[in-house]
Amino acid sequence: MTSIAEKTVLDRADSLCRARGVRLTAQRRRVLAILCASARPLGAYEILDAMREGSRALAPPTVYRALDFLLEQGLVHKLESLHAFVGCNHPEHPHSSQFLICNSCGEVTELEDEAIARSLGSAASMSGFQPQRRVVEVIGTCAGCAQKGR
Amino acid sequence: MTSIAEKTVLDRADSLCRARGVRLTAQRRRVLAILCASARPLGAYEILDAMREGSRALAPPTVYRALDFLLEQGLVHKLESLHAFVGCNHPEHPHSSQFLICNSCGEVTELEDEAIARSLGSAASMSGFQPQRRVVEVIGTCAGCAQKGR
DNA sequence: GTACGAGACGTTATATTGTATCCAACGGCT
DNA sequence: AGCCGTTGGATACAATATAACGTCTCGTAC
Repeated sequence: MTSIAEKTVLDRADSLCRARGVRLTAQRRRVLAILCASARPLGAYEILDAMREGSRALAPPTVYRALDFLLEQGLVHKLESLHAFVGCNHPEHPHSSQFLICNSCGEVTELEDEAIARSLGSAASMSGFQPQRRVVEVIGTCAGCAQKGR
Repeated sequence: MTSIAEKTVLDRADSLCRARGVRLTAQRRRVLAILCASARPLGAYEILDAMREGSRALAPPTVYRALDFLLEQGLVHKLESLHAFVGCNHPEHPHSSQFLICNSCGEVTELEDEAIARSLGSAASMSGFQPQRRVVEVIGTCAGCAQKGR
């Protein structure tokens, strides 16, 4: 199932990479497509399984290398608390997002909240700390699941 | 080396657990002591190695079970981005802390910043999300290492 | 004091996640 | 064509975490 939204994400990834002078190869594009097509975050080995379908066998390093590239380019994010990966909603500008992770239905929402970013930044600078990477994940119950009483 | 500070942490853990009607057994106390004695976060297998010294061999589940208990009681925290654990500075009240992790010297600072907690909370409630656990880790360069030009 | 039950622990095996290494294939360049 | 840097294939392995099951221990009730 290739939705229109997914297609534009891939197209945008193409132009982004061209503009940056890096190569979105077939393998990398494939990993990104799999992540974008999934409603949920996927583990590296789930991606591996998805890539194996209909094609020859692949090994873990293939997926991890593609993921490393996509992470560097900001095209995907890693959810540390899940050991899983998601496609990014808005890869054009560098950003540090936050994630709401429902442990009932598995849904993940990517936020880009200025207030959180600011409070994190000022807490860091008060300590003289220079941030490079931010991991902000809130695990809990999403609105839908809360209503259903789960 | 058993510092005074470490001793009071263990003593406070004892009384906390007694007050809560849960058992801080010898194994659990040992894991907590090892974590508190360490200047850095420790992986589960590092704790396991430390516990093996001078005593009989232990298996991973022993350590993971002790860690699960200590996490539940808020006596230790898990650093998801490092797959490692640290003793908590102030276990008396339930809290969601934030961590500054220096990737040069490995030092970890636990913060309890109200502004961050508030901004996270309001972002979650705007989405109708009910938080249960918060993972906030900022990876970067600490003040000391930044000065040394690392 | 003894029997019971829940929780804690020991032990083995295994699942899951992630890397090191080395070599082959490809692509752009001169 | 020949060179060289990047990408990918393949094997092996390291690191992190859990399942399953039996045994022991401790508090409690009788």
